[in-house]
Amino acid sequence: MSGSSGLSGSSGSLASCVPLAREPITSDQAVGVVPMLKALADPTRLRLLSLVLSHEGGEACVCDLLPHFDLAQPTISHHLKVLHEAGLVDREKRGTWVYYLARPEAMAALGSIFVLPVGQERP
Amino acid sequence: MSGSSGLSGSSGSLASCVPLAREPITSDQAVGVVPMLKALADPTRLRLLSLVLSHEGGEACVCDLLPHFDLAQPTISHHLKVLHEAGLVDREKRGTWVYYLARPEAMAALGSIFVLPVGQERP
DNA sequence: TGTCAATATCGACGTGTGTCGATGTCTGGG
DNA sequence: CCCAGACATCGACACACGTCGATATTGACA
Repeated sequence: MSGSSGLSGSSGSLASCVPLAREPITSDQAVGVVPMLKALADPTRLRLLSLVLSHEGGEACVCDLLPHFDLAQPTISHHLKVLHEAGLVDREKRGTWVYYLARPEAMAALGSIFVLPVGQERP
Repeated sequence: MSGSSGLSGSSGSLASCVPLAREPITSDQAVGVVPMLKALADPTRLRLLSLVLSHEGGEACVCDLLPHFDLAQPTISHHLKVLHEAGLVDREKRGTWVYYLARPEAMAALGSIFVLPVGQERP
């Protein structure tokens, strides 16, 4: 056991800066970061985020994304929901269309996880 | 599709530099990167990698890691195997003990995925 | 108002994954 | 030579996950 103090959990807005190499992360920190990693641990969702990020203005509607996949529309909708609930993209409804916007904060948080202390970057 | 210059696939040593935001990544690129992300999309494995990274010299034997968890030894051994097969840690046998070493190249590759083009880092 | 297009939700199905206990393999020591 | 410790492999189980077709919801437009 150990850890598991009383926290509300869920993938709120934590995981701002949790480098793995600085010191052993706690179970709570791990549980806070994992939802984002789990959301991207799927080829379709990783491509979806990449498509949104590299699209005009870092945003794209579902109809822009659908043609890039051989998957059914509900499947893409499901994947976008997972990305949204993980805090990786925002939702914005405009008329009939729904636009998804990448969240730079989430990208920064993910990048900070893998930062190595100086002197440990040996390729 | 298309692209896919001649690569053997599998989670070999690719994924050196695959930023999501630069341009839409290909399916092959996604499939190449996902094993690493999937390996870390688990609280236990994320903590294991953090423990190894922050341990003396970026290495630790199984007996060093076991006490930090409430899981059975075969379970930890399984998770370490997943991390190893994803290219995140190296295995090194010394006498009766087996040491796991973090791979800085993998950390750098993962970090590069989330790099944003200048002018897009809006906190 | 009625219809169509865009997107989300629902229920179901097959597959993948984390966990365990039992057992196998290898190394060092008496 | 045999025993004990460190670690891996195996088989099994419950659960989570990706996918689909069918259906509901919402907004635009004639």
